[in-house]
Amino acid sequence: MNGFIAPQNPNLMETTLKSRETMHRLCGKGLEIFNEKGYYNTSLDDILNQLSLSKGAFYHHFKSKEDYFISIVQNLIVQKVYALLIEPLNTEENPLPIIVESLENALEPGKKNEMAYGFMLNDFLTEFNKRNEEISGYLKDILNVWEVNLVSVLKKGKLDGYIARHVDCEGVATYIIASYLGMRSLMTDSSNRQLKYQYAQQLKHYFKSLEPQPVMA
Amino acid sequence: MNGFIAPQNPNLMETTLKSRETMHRLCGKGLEIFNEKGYYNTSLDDILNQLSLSKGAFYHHFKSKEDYFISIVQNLIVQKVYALLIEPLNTEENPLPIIVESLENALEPGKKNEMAYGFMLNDFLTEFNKRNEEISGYLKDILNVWEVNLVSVLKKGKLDGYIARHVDCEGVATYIIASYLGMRSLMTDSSNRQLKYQYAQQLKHYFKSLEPQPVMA
DNA sequence: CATTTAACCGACCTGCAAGTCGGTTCAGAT
DNA sequence: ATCTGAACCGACTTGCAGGTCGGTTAAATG
Repeated sequence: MNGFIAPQNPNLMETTLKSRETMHRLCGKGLEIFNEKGYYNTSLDDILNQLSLSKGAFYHHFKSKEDYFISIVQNLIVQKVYALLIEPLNTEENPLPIIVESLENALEPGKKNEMAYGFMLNDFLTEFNKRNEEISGYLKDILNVWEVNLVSVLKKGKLDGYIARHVDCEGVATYIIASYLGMRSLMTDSSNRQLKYQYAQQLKHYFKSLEPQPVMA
Repeated sequence: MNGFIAPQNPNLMETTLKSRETMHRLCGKGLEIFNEKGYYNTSLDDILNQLSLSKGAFYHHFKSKEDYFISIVQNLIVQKVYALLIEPLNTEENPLPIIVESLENALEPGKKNEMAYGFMLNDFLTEFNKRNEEISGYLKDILNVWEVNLVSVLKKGKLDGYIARHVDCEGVATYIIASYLGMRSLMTDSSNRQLKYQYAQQLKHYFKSLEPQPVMA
């Protein structure tokens, strides 16, 4: 009691770290299994058994399964979408090939051997659409952020002369997102090379129709 | 016993009709509610209460909830897909506008006041993908039929000079299906005019890129 | 050493929904 | 009139999964 507010003492910090680590393990494994089997088809015990944790441990950290999943969305899924689909858009170049590349990349089932599950937004979106409005809302928010960023980069591409002036950037963004979500629906058997190739090719054709027409001599 | 095989006697036919009618009512209501709330989120009682039928009635006609849904798929959903997406392709004209039209039509939330639910294949596909391989298979079969028909009509369009020779018809069909499924994911709040309009516009742009290039003078 | 408390354990509670089963109704056959 | 069986009823069984709760462990503190 020397008049200062005491700094967090070390042991408290340590326990906090322990707690955080367990939460992270729970979230990571949760995302993995929810992504594999779906949220409603996965019981908490499915996850807890794999981590050798108990119900008690779980409910010490999360107040419900729903709360748990919201944590997963807001920590892990948001991060993934940013890393795979939004940050790559930050470039000065022609946005169209960049978009194709980011989408192709995001259709990969898993990079290397870490975090080996692809992009799962579509499945979750559909699963929660008619079941849980709150979670559904969070997922849609993520899509909206993506859309806003796509529109922004498309408009910039228009200014820079990569995209024709007549193009409706919002429409294009919507169409890109729709086709991407749909591809994820079709790609059940994860790494379907054929589908991925077809998608990239057609996307390129479509994008060609957005380019300014070369002026005829 | 006059040596002929007796024709189905009338009362048997009558009871068969009664039975059929109940099954039809069950299937119709089932599709409606499954489509609204999802298969796994709908209990049989939800449906039976609305029809004032009992568990006993249900299990007299179907051997399980799964069997029930398979009936719905093979009777009603198959029909819908044919009517909305496959039969319209039967035409001698330029297939591209026909395809756009059929897709726009299929995005309508409901025609008139009968059968007022749109096209639900995508939701069911996602719901069953990780849960029930058998049902998932039936749904994929439907998609495959659609794809085959799209490819066929595109190839015909190529022969008739409506589509450029370099076009990969399988790829285009895949891309069409993907974008359509994705739109259905996005259109939570059913009749979203804006989304539908954007989709149709972009689809037309995309299709323009598939047309043969006019020969320059 | 005693005390406190975060982290964790696991048996139990509880609600829900699929599926069962013995019974009832009633139209038509004999 | 009686009988048969299809159609239907609804209380009950069963299993599952989310959530609860009293107890245990272990680390830090005094």
